[in-house]
Amino acid sequence: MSPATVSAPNQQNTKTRIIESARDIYLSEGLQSLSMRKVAKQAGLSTMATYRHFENKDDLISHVIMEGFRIFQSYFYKALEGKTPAERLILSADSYYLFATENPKYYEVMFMSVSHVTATAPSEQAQDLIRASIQFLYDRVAECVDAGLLDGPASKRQVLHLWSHSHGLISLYLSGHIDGNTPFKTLYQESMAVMMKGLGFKKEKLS
Amino acid sequence: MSPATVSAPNQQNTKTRIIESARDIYLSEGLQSLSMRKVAKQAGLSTMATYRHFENKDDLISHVIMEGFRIFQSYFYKALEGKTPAERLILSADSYYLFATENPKYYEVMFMSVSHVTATAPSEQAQDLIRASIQFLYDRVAECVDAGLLDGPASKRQVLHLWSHSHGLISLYLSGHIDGNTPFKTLYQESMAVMMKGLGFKKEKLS
Amino acid sequence: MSPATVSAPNQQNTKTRIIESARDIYLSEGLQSLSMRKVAKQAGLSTMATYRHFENKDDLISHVIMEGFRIFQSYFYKALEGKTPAERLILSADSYYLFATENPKYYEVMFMSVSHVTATAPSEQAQDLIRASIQFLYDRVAECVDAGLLDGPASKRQVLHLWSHSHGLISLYLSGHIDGNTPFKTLYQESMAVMMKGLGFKKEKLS
Amino acid sequence: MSPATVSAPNQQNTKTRIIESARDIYLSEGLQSLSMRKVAKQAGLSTMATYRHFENKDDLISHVIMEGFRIFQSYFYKALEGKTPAERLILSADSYYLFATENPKYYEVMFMSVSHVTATAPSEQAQDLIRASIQFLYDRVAECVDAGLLDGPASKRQVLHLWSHSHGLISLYLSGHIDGNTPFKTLYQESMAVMMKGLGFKKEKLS
DNA sequence: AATGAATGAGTATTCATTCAT
DNA sequence: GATGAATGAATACTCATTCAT
Repeated sequence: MSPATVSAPNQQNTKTRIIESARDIYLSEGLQSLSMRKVAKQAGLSTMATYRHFENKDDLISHVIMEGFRIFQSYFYKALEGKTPAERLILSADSYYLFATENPKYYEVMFMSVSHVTATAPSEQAQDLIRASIQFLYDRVAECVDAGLLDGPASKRQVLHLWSHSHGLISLYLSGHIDGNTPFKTLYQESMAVMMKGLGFKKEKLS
Repeated sequence: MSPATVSAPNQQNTKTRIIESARDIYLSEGLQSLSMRKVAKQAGLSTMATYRHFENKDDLISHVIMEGFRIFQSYFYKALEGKTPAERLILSADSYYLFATENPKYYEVMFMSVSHVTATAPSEQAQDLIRASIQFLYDRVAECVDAGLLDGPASKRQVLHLWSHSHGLISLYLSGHIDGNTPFKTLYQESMAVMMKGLGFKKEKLS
Repeated sequence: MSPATVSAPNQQNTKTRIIESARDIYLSEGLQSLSMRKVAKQAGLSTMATYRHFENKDDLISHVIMEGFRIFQSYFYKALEGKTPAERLILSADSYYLFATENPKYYEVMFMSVSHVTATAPSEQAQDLIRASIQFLYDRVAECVDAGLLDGPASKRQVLHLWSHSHGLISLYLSGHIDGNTPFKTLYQESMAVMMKGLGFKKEKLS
Repeated sequence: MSPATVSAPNQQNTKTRIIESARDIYLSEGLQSLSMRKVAKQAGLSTMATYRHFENKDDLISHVIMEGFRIFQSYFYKALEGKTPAERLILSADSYYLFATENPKYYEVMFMSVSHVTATAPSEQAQDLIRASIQFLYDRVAECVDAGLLDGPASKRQVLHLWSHSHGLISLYLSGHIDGNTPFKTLYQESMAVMMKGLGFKKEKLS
């Protein structure tokens, strides 16, 4: 609303528009068939205009992925609204599920890609964001241990047990390896409950 | 030089050679940079010769993947050498681990790929082979239930619990999301033990 | 005329046609603005057809340059028709002049380019051909020394004296540094005579 | 910080800075990879700022070349420090050699380029500077003739004999056609001596 | 005096595939 | 059973330059 805002016109707009176009293409057709041409076309720009805003394809893609992480985190932090440690832990698992199923393509690149498939080596930034998420889960586990709901002591390994299981379910689902007799949501929650039982979880009720 | 060699052309030979070339390229350079040209060149054939044997690129790739499944099964069936149901179940998990870590590229396409990465929707044949593997695991679970080592009744869902966890660990590992403080093998076995505890597994000893 | 010749149709034709197109463009517009597209277009082919016949741009260019050397040599060998050593030496200088002025663009890339201007590092093959030409001149000098027409002993250095002078005249001429009051041919022959006088040449008459 | 610095904008400064950036890039990477973008970047300006100071790329390049001529002349005029006509003539040849070997990139564009390499037809200004240099050499020759050291009468043609030979040696050297058994400096001086002998030069001693 | 946005033409090259032989 | 010729679409990216500000 300041004059400055007025005088700098659609610069930010354009950049955002490009990211959004890239994101859309990438979400609907996959990373593989995302090209600078397509992106520019969809954004209503010349191919080369995109190069004004992003150094190169990798740069653009990493912006798109960052967007994915931003969304991911917004799901996660909703889990903090739970009122007890147990609830927050379970909500975290649910949030993870929700993010994955509502943003399958994002999930795919963020967690299911293998380096040379992506061609884009996971950036430092992305790594940091993943670490942050692991820390987030660690906090959830730790407060459950403190509350006597999980066998202690809290460890990154416990996080890994949980994450792996969640990721295993989701990625098998997303790659079509789980047939649809039971709703996946039910399956997911039930399977996570089994996992948590293995971890000595005391609370019986699942969301 | 034998008449047989002369009269029976190397049709089958050639086809096999093409698959092997494709497999080698794919295993060493990844699916992304596997092209019909390269395959043909490596097989010592003209590019077009491959089209005599395979409808198109996807057809060729799916043959390569089938080869992966054959290898996969050979790992699995070794688990049958275990002497007790518990041992056979645990060996199955270990076999799965072994296949994945010794054939990461195969594991990747077979279980970690998403539709548009392959462009090849998983073929009927592949689906059948996966179903067979699930059945294999189901048998392992069922004999453990019969032996009173697992909470009954045996179900495909129990298989899924196990598979998901195994797959989750392995795929996070293969995509570089697990840092290497602990040897992955230890981690894997430990984590699988936690999972099996959740399933009510009675046998304490892990291979 | 053999059946074989008949059945292999315009394969060689096409390759030749591409080289000729490349040569023409390059002779008229220079190496700098020779592109695969232009070449293909001029040859009446799709851009990619050229890649069937040449590995890449450099490959094509080096074929063009080789063509230049072939022409160059045909000029040189005409000098062997001279009846005496002196005549053959002088005819060599004249041949060099003729090649350069009748094929200035070829001369340019063959002798006036600097590595990074060409981008195409002078190929082994080209180097060999230049060496052959130097040897040719050496033979001319040597037979004049034997005939007592030049101060001995014959040496590569004497060749260099001659070549440098010839090249200096020609390249200054081709790059427009010599204004046209006197016909260049006269100038060239006169200047070469001065050079040869410096080398102790006995024969007075120049072509 | 002085008032002058503040009030007089750095227009001239900026222009100079651009030329210097262009020169640096050109000297280190060659004419081919000199682009307006790179120049502007290196000068710490926006790409378009350069267009404020130079009509277009060719204009900028020709300014860079002018800089080369300025340097060239500074080498030449050092030859005037010689104490006798003969010495001054020989020093001129040496200066030419020195300029070329110490500033090969400059030598290249100034004397070895062919029209379409530069795209910039040698500017009027450049032509003038070359003419001045020829006159300079003419003066050297003339004073030698006056001193009875060279066959008279002095002529532009004699200058051309000398210049051509010098240029021939240098350009063959710079384009890599002279292999390095003998130090080029020795070769150059020796070869120039041969040339001057052809011109009837009386003085034996060479610098 | 300088900037940022955007353009359009151009670059080499890779690829899967069709067709005639 | 295999080959060679050719195609057309696609790819990322570079560059000089115009325009509005």
